[in-house]
Amino acid sequence: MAVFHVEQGRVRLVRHLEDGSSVTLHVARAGESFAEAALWAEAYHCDGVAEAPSEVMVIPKPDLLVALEDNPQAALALARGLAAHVRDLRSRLELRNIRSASERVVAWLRLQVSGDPPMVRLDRPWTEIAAEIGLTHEAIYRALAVLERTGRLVRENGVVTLSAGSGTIEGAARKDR
Amino acid sequence: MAVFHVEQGRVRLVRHLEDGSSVTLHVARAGESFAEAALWAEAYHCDGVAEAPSEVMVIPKPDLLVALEDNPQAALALARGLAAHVRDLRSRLELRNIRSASERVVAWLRLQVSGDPPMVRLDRPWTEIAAEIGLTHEAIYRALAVLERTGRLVRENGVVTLSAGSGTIEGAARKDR
DNA sequence: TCTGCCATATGATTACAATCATATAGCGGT
DNA sequence: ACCGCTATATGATTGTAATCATATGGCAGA
Repeated sequence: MAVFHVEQGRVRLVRHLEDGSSVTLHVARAGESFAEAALWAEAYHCDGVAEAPSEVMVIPKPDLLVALEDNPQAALALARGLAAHVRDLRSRLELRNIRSASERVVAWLRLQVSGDPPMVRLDRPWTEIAAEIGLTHEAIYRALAVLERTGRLVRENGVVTLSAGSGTIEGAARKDR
Repeated sequence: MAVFHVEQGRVRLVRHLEDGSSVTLHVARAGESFAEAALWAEAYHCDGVAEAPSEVMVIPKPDLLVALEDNPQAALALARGLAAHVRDLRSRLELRNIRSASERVVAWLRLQVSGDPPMVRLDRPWTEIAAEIGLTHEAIYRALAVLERTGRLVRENGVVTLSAGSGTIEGAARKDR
């Protein structure tokens, strides 16, 4: 068991279920680590899959723990990364409380937008995003079609632009509840 | 902004949405901390609600950060708690991938069981659990009724006992897929 | 004790995402 | 050029959880 740091490329953390289906736990990009949450777990049942040619540093658990004990800065950096993780997971969990496919997609997009104007450059297919937010690909394409038809967003080759009045995540949850 | 440690009692971390509905982010019991994930976030929009008479230690963020820099053990303990949190959130997220209400309830129960025999002592109403796992209370009562009728579990004043062959979380996800 | 309020419980109906089916465009490999 | 594979897209049907309605038992407070 070890912890990993992605130097180059992109690695997907997946948990394989007994029947062959699988769940994506996390996607680590260059500069990020993964399996840190497993540092104190005896065993962690998942695999890392490189999505692009990647360079990964493997850090054996015991080595890392010893190193961290002597380096408060590094230990804090680890904690900081984990805290960010917690916040990310919490927002993903909140997303799942939105039952409407359309509102869920909008809420997800709003989490992705960097600044103003509210636009998102997609770096992976909708198929994959659908799975991440708990929808089938059919459902997500239908939701996108509806949202585009009603003028709440615009898609053009891999970039999505949200319309001004497309509501907040709170508004979505409210309709939903 | 600060971080909190529950000495006695139980505190619920809730995020209030603009329309008055709310989402439970976490429930901290005696000995646990909460809002640690907010340590490095500028603002964190949520409240703590005591569910029982509670005693809570309030630790101002800057103080804590300074203290942690001088204390690798404490920093590692913090990281350890956050890692546990990450694992917990991941399993809650996995739960949401199970669409069937009954299977979801069983999967949740299986996460709660301590040892063998597989039984769970409930410390809060089903109503609340329903919200946590993303079901309405009606749906959870129906699911429980079905599960009890089909002999997959037994309820008796606050204790649930799972039957031997009630399947694994993987089996549930599989049926679901 | 009477009066809510909440947890538990179940029936009827509706809404909507999953599922199954099908089609097209693009892309990589041979 | 052809073959397969994936992403995108949409139609028809089904399954099932949400919703709305209602009822009961228990407990807390006036």
